[in-house]
Amino acid sequence: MTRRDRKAQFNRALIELRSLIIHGALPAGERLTETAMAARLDLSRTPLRQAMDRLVDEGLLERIDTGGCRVARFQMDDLIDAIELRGVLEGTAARLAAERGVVPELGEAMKTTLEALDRAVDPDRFDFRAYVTHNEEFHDLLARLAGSDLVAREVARSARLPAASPVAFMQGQELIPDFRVSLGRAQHQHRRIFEAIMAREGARAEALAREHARLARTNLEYVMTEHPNLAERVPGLALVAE
Amino acid sequence: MTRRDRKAQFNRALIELRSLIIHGALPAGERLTETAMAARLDLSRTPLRQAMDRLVDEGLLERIDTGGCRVARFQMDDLIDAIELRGVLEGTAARLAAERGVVPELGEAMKTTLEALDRAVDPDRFDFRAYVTHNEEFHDLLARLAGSDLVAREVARSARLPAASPVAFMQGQELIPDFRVSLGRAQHQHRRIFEAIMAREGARAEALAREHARLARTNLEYVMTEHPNLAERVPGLALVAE
DNA sequence: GAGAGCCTAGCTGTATACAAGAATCTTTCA
DNA sequence: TGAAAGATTCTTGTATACAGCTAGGCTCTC
Repeated sequence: MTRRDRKAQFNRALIELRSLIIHGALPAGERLTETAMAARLDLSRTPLRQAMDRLVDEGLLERIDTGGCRVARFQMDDLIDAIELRGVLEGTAARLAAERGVVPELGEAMKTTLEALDRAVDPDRFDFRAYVTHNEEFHDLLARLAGSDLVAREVARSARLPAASPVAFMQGQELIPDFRVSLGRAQHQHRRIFEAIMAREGARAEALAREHARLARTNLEYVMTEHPNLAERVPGLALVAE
Repeated sequence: MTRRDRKAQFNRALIELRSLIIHGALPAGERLTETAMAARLDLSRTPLRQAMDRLVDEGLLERIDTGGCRVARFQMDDLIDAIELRGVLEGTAARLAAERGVVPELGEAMKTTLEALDRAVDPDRFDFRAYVTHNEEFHDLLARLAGSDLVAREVARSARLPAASPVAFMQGQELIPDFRVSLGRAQHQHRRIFEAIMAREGARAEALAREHARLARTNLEYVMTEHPNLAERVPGLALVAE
C-alpha cells in the first residue's frame, strides 16, 4: 500500500468484471450493456468502460460492430493457440537470456526459487501452496531474465488469457492423475531450462521452454476429454464452447 | 465507408496523438496533461483519455506513478527487441501455417501477392509504391495464413511499435544504399518463406521468417550509425535517445 | 395472418461538472 | 538567509448529462 488507491473504481471494475467472465457467471456470447453492468457493480460508466476496453484487449470481451461488447466465445483451438504463443514467448525470453547473458541478481533469485521448488516437490515434505507461489516466481523471473522490459512485458501479456497461464491448472489439481509426479516433472524441466540458459545454450533453452508450456496443453486436453463436465472448476475453461 | 464514423473523436485523437509522438513533435520524456492535449486537439478529455490509454498499451506513452503520462523514451535496444519479437511471432505464424496447413483462399491470395511483388522488384519496371502496398499485404497474409485469429492478432500487435514494423524503413529509402537490390533480396526471402510453408517445412519456415525480420534490424543499425542525424526521417526513430 | 413502416425506448459516444490529491509557490518564522 | 508549512492552482479520476443512432416492438394495412 505504498501508494494511495488511485483508480480504485477502475481497478474494482476490472477485477470484478474479469472474475465474472472467467468463472462463467456471464454466459459466453451474452451482450454486456455498460449501463446495466455499471449499475450491477455499483459504479459509474466511466471506469467500467475503461475496464471493458481493457478486457477487450485481453481477449475476454469482443466488440460488436454496432457498438457495445459481448463475452468472447472460445474454442479449444483458441486456448491451444494461446498456450502455443506463451511457449514461444517464454522460449524467446529463455533464448535471449542465454544469448545475451543473465542479469546477475535475477540469476541469483532464480537459484533461490529453484531450490524452493525442489523442496516443495520433495515427496517427504510436499507443499502444494509453496509450489504454486514459487512456480509463479519462476515464470516471472524467466520473463525478465534477459533484462529486456519489452520481452518481459510481452511474455506477461501472453499469460493473461486465463487458461493459458502457467498457473491455470493448479486449481484443478484433483482432476489431473499423478498430480504430484507431474509437478516433479515440471520442476525437472525448470532446472533444465535454467541450466541451458546459464550454459549459454540458446536453442536448447528455447526448445525446453516451449516444451514446458506444452504441459498446460496436455492438462487442458486431458481435462476436456476426461472430465468435460468438471472443466468449469479450472478458471477460464467455463468459457470454452461445448 | 460501410459503417458510420463511430468513435470519430476517439479515432481522431488516436491518430493525431500517435502522429505527434512518432514524428517527434512531442519531445521524449515530456509530460502530457490531458486538459492541455484535449484543448490542442480540440476535443474533450473523454476520447483523448481513451486514446492515451491505447498509446500506453502500444508503448509510445508511459504512465507516471503519480498519474498522467509522458512520452516514452526509447533506447536502441528496445527497438532491437521489438524487431526480434516481431521476427519470432511472424516465424511462429509461418511454422504453424506449415504444420497445420494453409487456409486455401489465403494461400491463393499469397500467390497473387507474391507475383505482384515479383513485378514490383523487376529492374525493368521497378515500382516502389506497388512494392510497399504488396509488402504490407504479404505480412498481413502471413500472419493469417495459419487460420488462427489469436496468432494473427499478436503478430499484428508486434508490428505496432512503429520502428519495428515491416514498413518502417520504406520511408527512409534514400538512406539505404542499394535500396532496390535490398528489396529484391527481401522478395527472394518472401518466396522462400512461402515455399517452406507449402512444403510443410515448419522449422525452415520459422527460421526464414525470423531472418527476414532481421532486415529491419540491419537497416536500423545502418541508419543509426551512418546517418544518425537523418534518423528522424524514419517514423518512430525520432524517439530514440541519443 | 403476415409484412412493412413508424415510433419509442434504450444504448453508446462525447462533453462537462466536480471533488480529492499533487505540485508549486509564497510567506513566515527561526 | 534558509527551511518548513500552508495555500493556491492544476490535474487526474469519477460521475453525470446529453444527443444521435439502433433496435425492437407495435400497429396498421393488405
